[in-house]
Amino acid sequence: MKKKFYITTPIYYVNASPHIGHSYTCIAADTLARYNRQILGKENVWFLTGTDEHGQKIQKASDEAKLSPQEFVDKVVVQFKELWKALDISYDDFIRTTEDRHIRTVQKVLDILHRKGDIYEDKYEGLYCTPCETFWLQSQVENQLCPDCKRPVEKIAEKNYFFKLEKYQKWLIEYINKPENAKFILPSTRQNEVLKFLQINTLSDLCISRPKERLNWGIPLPFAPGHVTYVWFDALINYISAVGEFDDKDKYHSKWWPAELHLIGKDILRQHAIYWPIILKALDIEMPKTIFAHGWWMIGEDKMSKSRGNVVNPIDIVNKFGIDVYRYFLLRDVPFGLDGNFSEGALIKRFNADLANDLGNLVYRVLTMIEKYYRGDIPLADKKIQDIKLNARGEKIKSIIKTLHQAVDASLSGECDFSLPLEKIWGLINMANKYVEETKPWNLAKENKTEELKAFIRLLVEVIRESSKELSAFMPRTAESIKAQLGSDKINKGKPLFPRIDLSSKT
RNA sequence: CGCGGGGUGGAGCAGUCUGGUAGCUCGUCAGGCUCAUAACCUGAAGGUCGCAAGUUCAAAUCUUGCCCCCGCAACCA
Repeated sequence: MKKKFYITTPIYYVNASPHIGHSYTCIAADTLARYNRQILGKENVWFLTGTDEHGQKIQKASDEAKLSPQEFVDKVVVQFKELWKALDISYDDFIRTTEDRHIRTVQKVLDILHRKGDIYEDKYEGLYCTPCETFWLQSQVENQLCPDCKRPVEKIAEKNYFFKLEKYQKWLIEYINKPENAKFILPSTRQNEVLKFLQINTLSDLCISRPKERLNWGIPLPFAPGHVTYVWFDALINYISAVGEFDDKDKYHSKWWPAELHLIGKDILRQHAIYWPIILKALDIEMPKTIFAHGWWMIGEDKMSKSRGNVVNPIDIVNKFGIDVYRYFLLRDVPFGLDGNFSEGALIKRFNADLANDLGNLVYRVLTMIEKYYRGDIPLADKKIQDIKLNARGEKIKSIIKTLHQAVDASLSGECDFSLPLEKIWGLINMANKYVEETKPWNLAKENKTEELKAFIRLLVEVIRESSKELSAFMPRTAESIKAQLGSDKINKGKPLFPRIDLSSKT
């Protein structure tokens, strides 16, 4: 069987505009998708993203905007698509939960589970705040007052439908515990967290319906037209509704499933690591290979939140610094999985140190030498690098070029580590910069050591080409630009790739 | 005794599982070089690895106790 790679992001909830967090997941997914396309071929990679468009918050937001829910989501979804375009996100499919293919599949899933007895009817009792349209737990309520609006809550009971989670709890614990599933939930600390949670608590069955009187913006239950589907139950199913179908015998068929990787933020780990596997198990569908929960971006030292007014709009950053700079910063500055601190200062620091001084400057100085010494013709252009003899340092660099891809691959496909492969690439770049210093080409030129000079330049060209090749999944435009300048036998020198940002001079 | 994560030179982190000269990036200071975007290269300063006790020839690393910080309703990457 041919190897394939199916990667997903969460489908984003469209009750507000996209921010840095949304873009983080998509950039990471995009990088992995691009990388796997290079290795497995374009036709063997499927990158899915989309939007989650049902539920109460959306109904509310659309009311406030004086639009119908459908009109409202149609409007917001455009913002997401525009952002992905602006960030070079190369998704293969974009699913919206209001699409037919999705609704059909969700209803089929509900139908199967209902027939199977995993969905059952019961009474839901709780403390309800009518103005806020929200149920609260006893533990959240003080003096019978709504924690939000401080008005009294009432105890109400309503008919609802429940999905049997507890039935599968034991199975899930065992599944996660199996050594061969060590990569089911990553990073491993998250796996630990989920496992502990499952071992300590007994899952209560999940209420998967809402009566239409309270909420009608949702997918109707096929067996109970007076109810719509709870938005999380609806949303998770996108991962299979986008890429396959059930047959008459309730068997799911898909070219792409199971997903190799569900990329998510740490906040939605429980839904993905508990609800989702259980839904799949109940449907007798294979598990995804890996669920990876990454960290959050703090804004400076603070948590990002609307009330603080510190939400970062990715478009602003991209307009100011460029797409690849933004991508590079997010992927390089913090190990995937941990929280990071976002600030323009930190970004500029990375920009100057890594992009301008190391990579940009290396490309520029090499281009200048080729221009100066060879009038723009790359020396020994027709020769393979293996066939060129070099000094000790040169040979060392040659061997690193040879193993670079392997090093990048190991951390990228192993643990979804983006910062480490970038470090490896920069290791080569830095070594090349040292090499220039050590070799002193300006002396070689004066002393007429022409063969040495040629070999030296040719190796630097190879370093740049190889680095940019490995970089292309992370920074597609930069790789293209390098290729345009150094791709053929004759160079095509342009402006510096990343003009240094001078902070000392006043703006 | 709720659960989990963490406390390592000025900042951010690695190292802890598998004890054995404390490492990386940035910053600071000094020097070198000129192909290059005041970029690049070399060197230096700077840490009793949260605290205490224990195990050991030897502890950032293992054990025990303690202190401090962060997250843990829902929605949210």
